Amino acid sequence: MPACRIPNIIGFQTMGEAWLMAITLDDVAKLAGVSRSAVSRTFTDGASVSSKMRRKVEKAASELGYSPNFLARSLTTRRTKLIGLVSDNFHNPLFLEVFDQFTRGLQDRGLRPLLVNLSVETDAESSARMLQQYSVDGVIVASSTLPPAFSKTFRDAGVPVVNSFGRYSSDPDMHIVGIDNIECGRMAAHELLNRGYKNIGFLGGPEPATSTQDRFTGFQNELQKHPEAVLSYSFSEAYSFDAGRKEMQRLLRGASHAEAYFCGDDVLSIGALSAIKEAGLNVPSDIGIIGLNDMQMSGWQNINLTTIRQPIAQIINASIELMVSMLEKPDRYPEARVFPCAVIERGTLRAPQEN
Amino acid sequence: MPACRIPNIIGFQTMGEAWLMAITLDDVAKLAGVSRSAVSRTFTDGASVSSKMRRKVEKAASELGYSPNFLARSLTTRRTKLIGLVSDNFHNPLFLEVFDQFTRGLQDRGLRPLLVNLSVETDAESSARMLQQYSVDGVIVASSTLPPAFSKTFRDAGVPVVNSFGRYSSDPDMHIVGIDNIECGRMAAHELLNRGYKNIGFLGGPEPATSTQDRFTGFQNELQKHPEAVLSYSFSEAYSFDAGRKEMQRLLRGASHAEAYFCGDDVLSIGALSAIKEAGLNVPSDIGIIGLNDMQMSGWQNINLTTIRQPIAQIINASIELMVSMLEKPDRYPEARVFPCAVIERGTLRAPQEN
DNA sequence: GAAGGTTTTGCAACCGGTTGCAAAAATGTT
DNA sequence: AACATTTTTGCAACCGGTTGCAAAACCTTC
Repeated sequence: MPACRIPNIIGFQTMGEAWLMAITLDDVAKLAGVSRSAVSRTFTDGASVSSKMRRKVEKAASELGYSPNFLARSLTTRRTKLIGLVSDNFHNPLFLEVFDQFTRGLQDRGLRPLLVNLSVETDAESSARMLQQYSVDGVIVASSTLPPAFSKTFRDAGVPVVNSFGRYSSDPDMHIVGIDNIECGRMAAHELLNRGYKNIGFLGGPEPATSTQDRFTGFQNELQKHPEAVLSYSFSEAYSFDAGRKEMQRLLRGASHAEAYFCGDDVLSIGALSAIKEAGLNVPSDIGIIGLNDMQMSGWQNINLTTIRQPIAQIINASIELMVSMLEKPDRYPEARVFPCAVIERGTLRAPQEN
Repeated sequence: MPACRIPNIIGFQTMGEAWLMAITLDDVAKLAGVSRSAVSRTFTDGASVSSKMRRKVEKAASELGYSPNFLARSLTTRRTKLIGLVSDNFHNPLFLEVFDQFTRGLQDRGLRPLLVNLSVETDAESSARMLQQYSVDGVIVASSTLPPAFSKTFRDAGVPVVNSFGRYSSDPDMHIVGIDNIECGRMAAHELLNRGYKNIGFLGGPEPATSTQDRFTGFQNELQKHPEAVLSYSFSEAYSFDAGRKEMQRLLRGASHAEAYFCGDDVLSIGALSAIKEAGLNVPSDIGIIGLNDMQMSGWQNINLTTIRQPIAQIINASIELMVSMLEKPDRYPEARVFPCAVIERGTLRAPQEN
């Protein structure tokens, strides 16, 4: 029995092995000479205990180094304070910021993120079942690419769910917080037109993703108002550097490329920028690029990407807020929270033209 | 009681509210007309049940959509399959890869990562207590900057812990997996000397971090063998782009800067590269840079950083492996696993000199 | 078909907590 | 001091599972 294993061994022997036993409620009750309920009550807030009792119990508890077992507690309270944090964006640098803020925000509210990495093969059903088996209080689905049906799996399993970075809908059937991708597309188009670009390209993320579709729709709509503008478009395989680079290389090999591109995402944009530079062309003099997200890296001076900022801090705060309110009121009416995006001007688009 | 809330409502009424009740063992037992233990046994592998019984139970279970509650189970089995994944590196892009691989690796083994974001203010004790309250089976501390004492808090609380990306020690007092930072420092110095650089700089990460210290030690040692070489050194405030950029700006403003720098980390290197470019200097013709980590971004064509690869996949696999083996044998002898690093040649150092 | 061995099953206690209820103690009122 | 009221406390049942043990059921074998 190594000495380092103090403080608390109420050791018991099995197969010649000493095990570290956790201190339980009973141990404290015994030491303090009070009932189990008394101990329980001093550790659940809102319960009635006299100050004498509380002192006695707390003394015994601290002497033994006791702290209550949350999981055992959850059995009767039906609250684990565990929140499933589900995502499939483990390759987009933006999501490190997202995870950072989610974990911090949840922790600040006494909630614990159970992280689920949804790789392609893992199916919705099994993740949902697993999260149910762990009795999570709720699930936050943080992804702009997962189909809406995914979140519904959780909802149908009776678990409060908020869909973060999901598709905006005017008639949401579950909590959803994010941006209006159609509006973003429009904004990007407007920005490009405003700077006098005529031959304009849309370099989207994965075609099936709703975020890609919506951005394209908005982009198209805006361009249609300007008959002088020429639209070309294509999609990349993923929201990744390589995909963006590859697609831009393909475009540059073609007969003629656009004067400026709206890329589906910053990391895609950075890939495209790399391809442009490799081809010996300059940004913004030869080709303009506008991205979307404004991840930290985009502001780095050697990247300096003009982009549309997605207010992730607000999205995350709102998501957590909605989750917390759902925990209190599970049948809360589904709500969509949409945050406005804004163009962040840096160095990859030419200056606005006077015309 | 909304229709979407099927499949399973054994509804009960409270304050006029319908609640979704989880299906329990008892429900299944009742429906199948068998004992509770029978149901329990069909769902715990290694238990003896006749095939008849199993069929009966499984039929009833699937009819009700039952799956066992892991947390209740954990009360008697003393296994939650929850693993605390603790880190303070939520700003280094490398760690997105780290989280991706950790979560996937743990999931593949049926373990669940409970993510803990250790911001500066949160203290070790309280995180340790919290993880204990959730009865995690083990804790993986993934950080190259946290002091070793931190991991010891968990160990002293009786929780199996492996320190990933931690400081190598020839006499480890807990499981530790990572690289030999002294050797890395040496390797960097050797590489720079080999390329004929004479005036050589060490641009370290945060000075107090053991990883910084060790890299510096190795770097220094190697340089001492070459009296013709001149060493200068400084430290940045953090492993971040901004810190690297700022420090390099400071160096460039100085009377004379080194011909080549070993930066404590890739993201630091990228910041330094940015500063160099902004100053109108070229890499590698004016200044050489070698980083450490080889995160994905370093291979991007527009960054193309020569660096020392830290084999994160192997480190993570080994960490998980050690954790799994500790779960089976908690008093396993502490072990240090050290993986070799290798120089990845790209475009930020000049070619080796023949001399 | 009975004896003997093996497997399957159910009972009941337990894991570490919480909580409704009634008894006990403390407090207030006259 | 006697009584009514409020607060505090302990008992015992419960949350949703697991498991040691003994009884029951099933196989062999003679």
